[in-house]
Amino acid sequence: MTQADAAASGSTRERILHTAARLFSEGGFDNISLRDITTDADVNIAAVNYHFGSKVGLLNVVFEHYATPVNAARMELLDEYDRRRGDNPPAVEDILWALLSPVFHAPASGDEGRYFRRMLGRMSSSANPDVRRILFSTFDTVAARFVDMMARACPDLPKEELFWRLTCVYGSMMYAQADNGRIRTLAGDSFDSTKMDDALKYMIPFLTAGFTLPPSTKSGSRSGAK
Amino acid sequence: MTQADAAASGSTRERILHTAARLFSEGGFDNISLRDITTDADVNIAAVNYHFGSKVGLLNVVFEHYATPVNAARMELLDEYDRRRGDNPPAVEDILWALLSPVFHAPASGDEGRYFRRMLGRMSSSANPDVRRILFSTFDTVAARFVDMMARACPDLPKEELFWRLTCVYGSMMYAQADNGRIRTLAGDSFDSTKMDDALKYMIPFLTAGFTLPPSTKSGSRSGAK
DNA sequence: GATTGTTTCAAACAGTTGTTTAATTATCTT
DNA sequence: AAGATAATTAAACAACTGTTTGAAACAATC
Repeated sequence: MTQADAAASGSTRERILHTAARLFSEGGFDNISLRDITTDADVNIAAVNYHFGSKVGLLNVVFEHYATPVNAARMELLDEYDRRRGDNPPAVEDILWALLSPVFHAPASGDEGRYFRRMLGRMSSSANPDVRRILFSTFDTVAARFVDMMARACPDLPKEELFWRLTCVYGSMMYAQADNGRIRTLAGDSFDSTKMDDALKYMIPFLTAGFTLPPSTKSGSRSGAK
Repeated sequence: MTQADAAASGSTRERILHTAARLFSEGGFDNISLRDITTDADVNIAAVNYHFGSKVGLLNVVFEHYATPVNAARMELLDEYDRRRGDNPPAVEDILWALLSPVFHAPASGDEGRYFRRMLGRMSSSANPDVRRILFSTFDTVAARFVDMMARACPDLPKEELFWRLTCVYGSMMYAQADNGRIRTLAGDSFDSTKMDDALKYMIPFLTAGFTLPPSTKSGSRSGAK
């Protein structure tokens, strides 16, 4: 089944949805026009506004469609942790697993997981207000719970340091998702970096090590390191 | 001196340059039109093509202008490491310092450092081919040297794991630079996260801890952690 | 002071964008 | 089969994009 065949199968609404996800993941929201999508999906351009109201409405549905299972998987893991441990927060490593594994442990459904990951990574630092609103609100509930659990797992960590460590976690996750090819170019491409199981295997220990460090002292940073 | 005054001072070319940097940092490249820039800088729109050839040409000059001192500072630090240690690679912490401090240790020149950081973070996952070409080529030489030195500092690390650890480093750096406000919203904003000295103080130990871990074993990831 | 070359300006250019219209076709309901 | 609802279509809409034009204003040089 060629790609054109895949795009030609299913209802008009579904074809638009899947084509939009694929093209948004490659080009971002602003750089992909409705005509790009409708041409590729072999659909009249008015169909987008008929089925989704507007271009932003389309993005909204794409997000709902792909983010729902990710959010559900994260929620399920966090629920399980709460049930098992009661008031004791789980280990940092486990919380990171709940955050990362639902996105990187790609669903077996072909390329769709990769499309959505790329789309998330691309849009995580978008300046478009609509994109930001949709992106943030989609993950708000689960993200707040994740942050809260991390804070409880590190009760001695000052808020500033928690902030910067979370920045590292989110930045690593988003950059890995975006997969912009930069590191592959710099570090050589003699291996397969598309295996997203490796992302979990290597990134979770990395982030856990940083996050479980004792809190920094209040004094300046590199007084003696130089 | 108000912002309008600041925009109105200097030559036409300089006003365009500074206004473009500020607006690009807020809205990215594609979302900011030449009319946005020329209106804000109080300049005729044809002046952009006269002084910079094209919109992409303008972005190129903005990058050169702001990235040159960053690259120079990084190069100087890496040179110093090579001189001091000879063939022995410096510590991971020192190499990370050479990468991060020139961007986060903002030059005292007002808001310009912040503009450029935001712009870099925003554009690091841009899908626009012109933006990617300019961004990558600007930092190619220094980045290759940084990656090489990191690889020599971790001689036992397999290439795959080096790839993923570098992904974490770059992702953390870019996300912190972009400063998209996401973590501040999630983790509470009761402190000043604009002090970029803190980024160094907290992020370098975090990343060092992850990078200096012994290499992972070849077996699967979470066999016993769950 | 006339003659260069440089810079600025209003206006228009051709192309693209998301969205809407009104007519036509397809699908379902009774 | 007739009527009603849903879906698709070609065409046009107004707004915006980066870029170009040719004349005007300015500056510098002889």
